[in-house]
Amino acid sequence: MAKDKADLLQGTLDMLILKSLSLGELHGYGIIQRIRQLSDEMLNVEQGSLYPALYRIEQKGWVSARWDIHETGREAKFYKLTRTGRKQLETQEASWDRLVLAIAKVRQATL
Amino acid sequence: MAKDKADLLQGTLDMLILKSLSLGELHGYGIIQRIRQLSDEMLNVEQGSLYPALYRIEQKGWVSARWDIHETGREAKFYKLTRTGRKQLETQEASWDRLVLAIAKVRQATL
DNA sequence: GTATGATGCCTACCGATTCTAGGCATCAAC
DNA sequence: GTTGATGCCTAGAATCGGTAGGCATCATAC
Repeated sequence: MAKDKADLLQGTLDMLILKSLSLGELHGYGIIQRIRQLSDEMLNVEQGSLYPALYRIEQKGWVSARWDIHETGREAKFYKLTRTGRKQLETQEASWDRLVLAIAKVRQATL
Repeated sequence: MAKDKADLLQGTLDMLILKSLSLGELHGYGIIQRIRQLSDEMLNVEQGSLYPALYRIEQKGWVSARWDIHETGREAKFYKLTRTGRKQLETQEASWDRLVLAIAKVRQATL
């Protein structure tokens, strides 16, 4: 039963959320689905992780939220990247790249 | 003054410690130096992070420790990878690779 | 019709881990 | 003799993701 879902590392969730919103407005539940889909089912964000994260991110001004009704007729809270959020996404992606590079260096090492 | 040191993400420290020990026995302070050196100064592990981590890792049986005197004549606590620790390193490296891949997929996405 | 699962939102609490900020000792260099 | 590097450690704060719950709506299956 697919216990191959990777747990996220602390600090990666924000980036994933911002990235998925950079592709267009989305509601919370949709963010989870989009991340799962884009990662080929490798990443599974729990609701209990997502909603608090969205709250934090909104407080920081990286996303803005509004309630709306989507095509299926149901209400949902739609999140949208702000300009600041887009900047933040770039910053976080750069940090991520640096970290991946640095760790790769350590792992290459054979002394 | 090099505020370009990246903060580690939770979960990466163990792997870095195990990796640096996979190159040979080392004492705590030396682990910090080795990680810094191998990463081209990009990664800086704080003592307050390292020693508790070493303790945890030792409890799990991934490393064994012994006090000894090294070439400079000073006492230090030397850590060595156990067989289990080597296994663990492989596991963590595989998880790391999976995560990096998954995140790369999400980031490639343009919808 | 009603039970179930998916969709949609939320909160409270737990657990793990890293960092900050201290303490302490030795030794070399200035 | 003071400073900085080397060497070990701890206590406490902060962060953040997960678990486990609650609640409502809707479509589908029985």
